[in-house]
Amino acid sequence: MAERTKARVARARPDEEQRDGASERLLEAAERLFVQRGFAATSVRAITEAARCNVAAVNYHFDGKLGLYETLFRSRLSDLRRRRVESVRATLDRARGRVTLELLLTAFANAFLEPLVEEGPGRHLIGLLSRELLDPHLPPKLFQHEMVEPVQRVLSEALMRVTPGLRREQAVHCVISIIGQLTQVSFRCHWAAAAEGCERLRPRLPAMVEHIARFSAAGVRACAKGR
Amino acid sequence: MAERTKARVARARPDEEQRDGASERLLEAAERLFVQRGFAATSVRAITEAARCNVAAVNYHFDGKLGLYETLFRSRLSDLRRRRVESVRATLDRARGRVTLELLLTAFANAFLEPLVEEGPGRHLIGLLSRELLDPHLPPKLFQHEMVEPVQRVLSEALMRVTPGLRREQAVHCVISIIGQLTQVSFRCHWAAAAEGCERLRPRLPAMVEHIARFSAAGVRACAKGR
DNA sequence: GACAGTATGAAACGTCTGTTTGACTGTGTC
DNA sequence: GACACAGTCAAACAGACGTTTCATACTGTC
Repeated sequence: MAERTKARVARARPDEEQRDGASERLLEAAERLFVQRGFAATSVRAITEAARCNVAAVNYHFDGKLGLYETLFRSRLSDLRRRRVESVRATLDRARGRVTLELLLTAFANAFLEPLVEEGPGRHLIGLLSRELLDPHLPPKLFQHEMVEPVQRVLSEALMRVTPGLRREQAVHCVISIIGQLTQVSFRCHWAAAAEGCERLRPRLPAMVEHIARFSAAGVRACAKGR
Repeated sequence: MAERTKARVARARPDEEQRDGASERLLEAAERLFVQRGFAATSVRAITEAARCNVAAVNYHFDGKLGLYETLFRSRLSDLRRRRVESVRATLDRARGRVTLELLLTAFANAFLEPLVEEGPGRHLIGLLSRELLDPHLPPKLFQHEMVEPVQRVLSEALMRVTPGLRREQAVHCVISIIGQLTQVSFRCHWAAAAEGCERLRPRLPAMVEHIARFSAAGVRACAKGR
């Protein structure tokens, strides 16, 4: 039964590209609802109602509620990872040898926050990620392998390249500090949006990015000088 | 019906202090299960089974599942706030005029992390707090008023007292940076504990506290010097 | 036209949920 | 003894849940 479904998902009608099919409508509706309410609190009936199709469609196209969730989650997760990793690589490449800590941190902070906070398909995705970490429905090491480790590796090595004297262990600690600050800001935007509409918070975002870059650059340098 | 229940909860048997009554067993079992699985994923039947009493007891003593949850949550929340606020006040009082940023931040970091990470009734409480923020079941501004604002006010004013030239807006940004780092560490301990037992992470905790104090002290000073 | 395969639909299935009911104890009061 | 009340219990309630079944269209192939 699983094979049957995989074949179905992989297949696409040759003639009309299957646009506006129930499958696409389900993905869109499910993303919106999963992000808003989480996996457990979103019922299959709510999704199919929003997608204007029958309850059975979820099992037909995605082999159940969990399959729909996994399809969405993996796609969004690799999007986010790519943006974060690329922001570091691009900054290192663009200004070879002339990269400052502030430049690197500003680029990473923007790449981290933009998809979570600005308009677009990843808006408020922070809620989905956090919920999945608190109540895992997918393989437990998926997030670790697909997001935490790659980003941590790339950013910590970039910090070491830009900061003379920074040891690997210190760099990893600094990455935790930086990610922690950015996650906190994402959360606060998420709460503010739920409470009163994110519009009031958005203008302050560039100021927060500047603060985090300044704060963290000083922190990283202090760690390197420490010993 | 609500009045009837309030009267019951407030009442205590004069003779034997009601120890080991169903009410206490329910609170203990519920805390353990709510922390582990969250509110929605914890069934009343699971709680009453763990507390070795009848399902109806939850409605009899606490006016329902939500009442039990609220009783627990408010109690733990004010515990945590008290510890955080007191750590700042105690440090300022103990070393009047001779308080360093590092001293203040180390004390706050320890007060923040200890109840969430060490053994005791608040262990892994970070999961309960995060879940409540993501999927609120209680008045939405409860967490804001009972935790965020008091801690933010006390810590930001302490930072300004200890750091000449730090403006109020900068201090608030620094508080967000500090809380963000500490929350991130709490989360990582929480995940590590779920994955493999927290024992492997505990020894590194003092090192993380030292890192956060050093990193953040430099960050705060950089913000003050910035303009 | 016959057939196979894809897609959609209404209805039902079995299970789990929080809550309620009514009966049954034990205790203290008059 | 009669009564009131707190506490506990098994049983049942009504509703929501994810999934399954079976019937029905549509589409391209022979």
